[in-house]
Amino acid sequence: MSEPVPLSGRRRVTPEQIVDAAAALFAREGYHAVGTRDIADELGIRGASLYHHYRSKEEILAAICRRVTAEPVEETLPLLDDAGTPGSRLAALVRAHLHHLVRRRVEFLVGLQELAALSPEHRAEVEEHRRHYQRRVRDTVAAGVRSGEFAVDDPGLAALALLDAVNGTARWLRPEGPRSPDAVADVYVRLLVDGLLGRDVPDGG
Amino acid sequence: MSEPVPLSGRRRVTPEQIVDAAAALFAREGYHAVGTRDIADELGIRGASLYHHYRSKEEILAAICRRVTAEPVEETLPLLDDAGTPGSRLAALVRAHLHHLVRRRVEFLVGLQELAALSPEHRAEVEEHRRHYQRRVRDTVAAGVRSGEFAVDDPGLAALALLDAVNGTARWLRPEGPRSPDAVADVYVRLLVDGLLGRDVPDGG
DNA sequence: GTCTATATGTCGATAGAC
DNA sequence: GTCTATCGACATATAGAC
Repeated sequence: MSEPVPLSGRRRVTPEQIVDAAAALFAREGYHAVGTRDIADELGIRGASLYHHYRSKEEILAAICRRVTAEPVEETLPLLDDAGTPGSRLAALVRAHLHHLVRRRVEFLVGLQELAALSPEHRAEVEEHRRHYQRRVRDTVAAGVRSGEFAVDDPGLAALALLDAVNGTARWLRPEGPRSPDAVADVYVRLLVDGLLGRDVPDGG
Repeated sequence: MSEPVPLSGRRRVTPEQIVDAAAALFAREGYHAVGTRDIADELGIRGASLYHHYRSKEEILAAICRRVTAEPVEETLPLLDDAGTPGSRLAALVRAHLHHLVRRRVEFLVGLQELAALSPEHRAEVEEHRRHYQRRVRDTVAAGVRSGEFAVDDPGLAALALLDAVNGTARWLRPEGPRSPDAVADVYVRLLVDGLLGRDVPDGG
């Protein structure tokens, strides 16, 4: 993701390069289908050299997942505390979430699909971040219901619909593709955030 | 899924039982994390006996995927040809899709997550069905735009949002859970189908 | 910090008896 | 149609030289 991945030859690698290379492979082939030798090959080193930087293959996976659990909670979630209505704050979250998702696309795919491969400790950590994120979205929807901006019966279900749709973009949204993250965000906000609005409330849709 | 899975002792198994057992294991642990011996253990037979019914582990995976690619195309998609507006037909599709998804929940998860583990031939088959399904949904949205029922700029993107949200339910929607498939369908139709409506059109929302 | 060499285990799949 | 026995390949991880 960050630097051009080395193709061959003996090199000196950083932990970040290992995570970059492993994430791309795990996303494409699946964690268990990728061997430590595959990761090393991608970096132009021997398999044994990986163990100077990480104690196990699973630790590499955990490092990948951390990029898409800790980061969004720390960087994106604060947008829900900004000024504005619940609707405008959710719109800002969707936009930022999609930008982060595109930047960390392969890590996002790995984080969504390889939960089962994590150790119980690492899995618990990831799930805790995920639950936290989802709870904050749900609470923002609920706040909009209390203020009269939204009209929904089940804020938790609305949050699930929003997050599943947004996270689903990881499988097809690419920076070089025909749709920009902002264009996708506009449509998704209209459908999944504006769709929560009480229909009798003044609305520019 | 169908019969109570045998727990131990030597038994005689059917191909369907193998697919049921394998799907549950693949969904929980991932295809490559599950050995043929694990599947056999679950059925109370020896690993070698599986090869009387399937030529390889990958053939079992392909049989799982067939349940969630061929079946929806043949059973759910015809609802888009019924009478009614594009909106009412999409609503019927969402409802039927969610019922099928709950019935084949573990197979659905496997089909979504283990595409990369399929042989090129089997993967092409699955992707063809998937593209077909998505194209039909997109075309129905486009038909609603032409008739004036819907107001969206990018029917393909609307179809992606709808399908990603609906398919995302496979990760948390369970028959014994607090939310029924119909209850979820109602909310998702309101958000993702009614949300496509031109806001000036007479509408009971 | 990367290397060679290897320990140790498990994998998918097959052969052939019953 | 399931069994026992086993093959050859490959997995993660370690030891110790450089």
